[in-house]
Parts: sequence; C-alpha cells; structure tokens
Amino acid sequence: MSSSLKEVAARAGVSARTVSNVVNGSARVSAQTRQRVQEAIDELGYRPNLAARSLRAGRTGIIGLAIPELHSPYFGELAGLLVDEARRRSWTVIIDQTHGDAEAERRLLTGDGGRVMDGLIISPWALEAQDLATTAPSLPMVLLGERSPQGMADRVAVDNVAAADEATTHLLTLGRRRIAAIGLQPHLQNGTAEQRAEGYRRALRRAGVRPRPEWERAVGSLHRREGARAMAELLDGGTAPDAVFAFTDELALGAMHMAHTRGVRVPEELAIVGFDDIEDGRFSHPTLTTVSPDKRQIAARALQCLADRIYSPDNEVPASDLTIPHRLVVRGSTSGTQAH
Amino acid sequence: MSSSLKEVAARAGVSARTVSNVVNGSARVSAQTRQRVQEAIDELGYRPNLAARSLRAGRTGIIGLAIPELHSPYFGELAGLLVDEARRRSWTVIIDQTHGDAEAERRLLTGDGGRVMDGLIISPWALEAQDLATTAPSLPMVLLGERSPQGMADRVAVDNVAAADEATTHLLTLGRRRIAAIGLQPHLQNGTAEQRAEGYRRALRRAGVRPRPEWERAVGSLHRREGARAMAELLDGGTAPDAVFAFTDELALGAMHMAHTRGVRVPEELAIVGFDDIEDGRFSHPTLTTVSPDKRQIAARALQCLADRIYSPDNEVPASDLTIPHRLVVRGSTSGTQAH
DNA sequence: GTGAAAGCGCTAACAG
DNA sequence: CTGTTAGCGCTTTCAC
Repeated sequence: MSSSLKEVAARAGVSARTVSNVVNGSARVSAQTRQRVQEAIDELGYRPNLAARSLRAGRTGIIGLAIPELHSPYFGELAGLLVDEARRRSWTVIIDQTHGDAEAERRLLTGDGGRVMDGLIISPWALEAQDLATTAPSLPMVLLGERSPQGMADRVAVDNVAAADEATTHLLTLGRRRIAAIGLQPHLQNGTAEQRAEGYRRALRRAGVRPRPEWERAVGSLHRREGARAMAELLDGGTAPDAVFAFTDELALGAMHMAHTRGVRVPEELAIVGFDDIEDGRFSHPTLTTVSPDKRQIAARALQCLADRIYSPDNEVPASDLTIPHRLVVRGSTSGTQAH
Repeated sequence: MSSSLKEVAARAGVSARTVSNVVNGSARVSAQTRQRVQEAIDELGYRPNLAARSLRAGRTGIIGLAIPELHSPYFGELAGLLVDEARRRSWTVIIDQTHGDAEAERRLLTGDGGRVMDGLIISPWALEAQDLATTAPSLPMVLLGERSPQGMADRVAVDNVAAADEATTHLLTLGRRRIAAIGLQPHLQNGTAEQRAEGYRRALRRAGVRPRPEWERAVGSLHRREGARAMAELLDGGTAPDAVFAFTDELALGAMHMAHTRGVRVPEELAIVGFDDIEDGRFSHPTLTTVSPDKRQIAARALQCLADRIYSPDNEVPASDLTIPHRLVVRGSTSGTQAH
C-alpha cells in the first residue's frame, strides 16, 4: 500500500542508511544525495512507519490520558489543554474514558492488552488509594486529583481543603449562615469530595456555625441533573438554606436551575458558589461565583512530570506532589452585580 | 524493562510460537502447557509489545479523531461518544485538536510525520473542499460536517438546510417576524454555516419575510463570547429583532447572556433557538430551544463507515454520504413554560 | 559520507 | 499439538 524506506533507497540509488539519515537528519549527508533522496521520497509519497520506529526505539511517542468522561466541561477543557501541551512536546495522546468504572481504571494501570503508551496521565475516580498502590504501576504515571497513595506516582492537584474553605468563607462573609454543601460522594471514598467537604466544615466551624449533616447532600454523579435534584431536596427540607457551596460548577448550575424553577431568587435568597470555573458559569444567569483552578498550569505540570519520568533513566526519583494555585472568582451568583 | 515473549517461552520451557498461541488463542494448546505458560506470563508480568505486533500486522488498532477543539460542549460530547464507540470495536483513539487551523488539518490528512492511524475521523473547519480534494487521502477517512467534495471520502452529517429551516419556521410560527441569525462565517467558506444560513433564508422567504443582511451576523468563533458580541450589535442596531436563530447553542447562550445583561426578557421580547443540543441548554435560564442532532448515531455511523473502509480490501467502494436525523426540541427560550 | 547487516518483539508459514 | 524460522520497517553499530 505505502512505500518503505527500502524502496526509497532503491529508487534514489542509495542505501537504507542514507535515507534514514535524510529523514531524521541524524548524520551529515551531502546536499546532492539529500536532494536525490528527497525527490524519491516525494515521488513515492513515503511516510515512515511508526510501528517499526517504535519497535526499534522502545518508545511510541504516545501517552495516555484517562479521565472519567470527555463529556464534561471541566474534563473536556482539561483534556484540550493536555492535548495541546503534549503536542508541544511532540507527543500524541490516546484518550480513554473510564466513566468512573473501577475495572476500566485498573485495566489501564496494569497496561492490560499491551504496552502502547510511554506514560499515563490519569484522573482516578472509582479506584481507591488502596487499589492504586497494589496495582503495580507498569509505566510512568501522573495522577490528577486526590487519590495518590504517598510515593506511588506523581500527583498534581489543587489544595481542595483550602479552596473549599475559601469558598465557604466567602459565603459567610456575605452574612449567610444556612450554608448547604452539594457534592459529597460517600460511596466512592472520593478524596476530592471528602477534602472539599472538610474545607467546608472547617470554614463553618471557624465562624462558629455548626455543620448540619442534613445540609451536606450526596450526589450520584457530578452532572447538572444531580445538582438540581440535591437542590430540590434542600428546598423541600425543613429549613431552606440561604447559600450553597457546590463541589463542581456543573452541580452548581444544576442547583441554580432548580432555584429558578422553584422561584427562588439568586443571589438574593440563595447565594451559590461552584468549583472548576467552566465556561458555562461565565455566561449563566446569573453568572457563577466559583473556585478557579489554574488548569493551564495543571496541564503543563502534569506533562512536565511525565516527561521527567519518561526521559529520566533513574527510576528512583521520589514522587512529587504538586499543588496548583487556585483563586476565588466572585460573580453574580453571590453578588448583586453581574460582574464578569 | 519489561519482559518479552521469548523470555516467557524460555521460562515456561516452550517455544515462542506456543506462547503466542496462548496469548492470542490462535491455535489449540494443551491445558497443561497453557497453564505453564500462563504462570510464566504472570510471574514475569509479561505484556505484549504492541509496536511489534502492529509492525507485523500492518495495522495499529489506533484511529485518529481530529476536531477543532475538545473544549467545546458539542465536540466534547461527540468525542466522548466516538471514543466509547471505538472502544466497543477494540480501537483506541488518538485525539488531535486542529483549532480550526488549516495547516494542522492538512498535516493530518497527508499523514505527515508517519503512519500510526488505521483511519481518521475528521471534522474539518478551516480546510475547504478544494483543499481536501487535492490533498491525497493517505488513509481511510470519514468526514464529519459539510465539507466533503463528492466522492472523496465518507461523510456523516445532518441536513443543515432543513434543520435551519425548521428552527426558523418555529420562530415564525410564534409570530416573530424580526428574526436575526447569528453564526455566519464568511471568511471560512464554511459549509455548515452557509447551509444553516440558507435554511434560515429559505424559511423566511417562504413566510413572505424578506431576509435583511444586517440581521445576519458573522462571528469569529463559535464561542459564547462571540454570540454575546453579535447580540449586543443587534440590540444596538436600528430595529431590534424579536427572535434569534443562533447556529450553535454556545452562540445562543452567549446571546441569551447579553439579552439578560441588557434587560431584554427571554422569550417574551426575544425568542432564541440554538443548534447542537448541548447539556448547558437543558439547564440554562430559561432553558434553550434547539435543533438536536442524533449525536449517538453520528458516532456509530462514522465508526461503521471507517470500519468498512479499513477492513474492506476493495478500495473502490464509492464514498457514502449519510444524513443523520435531527429534531427540534422546544424549551423555555421560545415558550412560556420552562419545559424540560 | 555511505554501505552492509543485525535485531527490536511479534506472528505465521512450514515442518514435524 | 509444538518447534523453527523468516521477515514486518526501521535504526544503528561496524566497516569502508
């Protein structure tokens, strides 16, 4: 179907070695020879076979990205940034969706089905620290989020406790005291959710407000639908909250939707803060106050870590644990103005 | 680093052939031998090297997906569906973002940098039909959207003219007559935008309304920001429209945002229809009326086409041109109720 | 500056 | 049922 290096060599009247040199620029080739080879390449439409090259090199130039789902503004945006950053490093990215399925995550980690990837960036969801530790890491790996057992792999994440604390404190500063939280995931032992809950409670306690379990709402997923459902439960409960801290923007937008549906005014009667700073929140009505992690930096750091591990012969580099900066972006859902 | 088939064979005291048979189940192996081999595999943590396998097989099991950007609800969702569908067919997906860059699209088409992918699904944006035709397709390819020169590659798309007509007709049915359109991209010769504009004009004419050029607003991108900008221009213009058909939901949500900012009530003073049926539109305030393409079917059909081309030895199968069904979903932005 | 040849890890055709 | 072996297309050490 497609011509090989050998055919190019034959046509140009040189050896395979020389063609290889021309293609890779790996050694000096006389201008004349180079041109003859280049012509042969063009005429034959030669493209190097990457499988062969990888087999030789022991590397594929492909890294894996495993995320719960592409269909999610946060992960979609992050994936986009990671793909761009990878491209800058001449890597291609294979994307896998785990859908929060433990089996899918484990399969990826063990490299079941064969080695294609030089490294893996994974945002574990269903797998617990325990599992991650026992599942031998068969390849360089960077974890996004809160599930790294110490020292097992590099980790890149924001300080969720501090961020949640800030978000909650912001609501307290507005004079709100009946502050609910939406987004707990008790069945998952999900590190992220637990840490955001911890920051939420910490802020409440510091302000002398006692956390009320009935205002900590669990969700089955992080989609808008679940945020809406949780909000409905809160509004149907005994005392209605006057503020909500949602653990993701999607949940927050779902909650806001339900507030509108029930005729509850935002932010007057109900202030809302989200987490992630997705695009939607900048154009919702009202616009959404949120914790904004530096996603660009998450992508850059994750790839830097991976590159270090892949290119460093020394396998004993201690795992790094990078904390990415974040900031609270105040918008309409917690202030009178529709600040952008 | 990782053990090879040969090592496994040595440890199990069999030949490479037998190990290969065990791994692939390609021939009958005695239960006893199988077990011995399996033990060796487990002990050594053997994983087949896919580069070698691909080199041998002439196939990689990897397909490419090239879209303008992952960071976009529509493409993110579509990419997710395609990845899942590919997985069902035991393919892995390499994702590339073109960012609407003609050069990036061309590079992909020519397979510059080497052959890794068995096939490519591409949603061309910047490249014109002309370019696509002249750029020799070096691999099986399916085009998503409106840019296929006839017969060059398979194409999967909705009937944009009909869909835009329906959307506009819906607005006319509500009694609106000053209907603007947001989303033209004249500089791109973009087939999709042109076809939606055509459907829009056709519906207007059929209803005896003369299309007004100043109500056809061009955008630089399909993001919410541009929708907001275009809406602002419309509101600042001479006669304000009483309805807007935006060529994507993101543009529609941007327009809606601007309407809110300017105190224009939706849908009372301004009805809005979008296109794509992204998740955000189901939870916006008000919820967004939109044209909903059957994305699941787009994904399924695109992969079916690709599979046919990859597995069919006959290269002369005529290119198919599949039209995917769509439907108009009426929600709050064009009706009094907040219908979900 | 260029050629010859070995071999990356795997599969499959050919023996036995 | 299992062993032997020849490449897949490329890079690279060793010669010239």
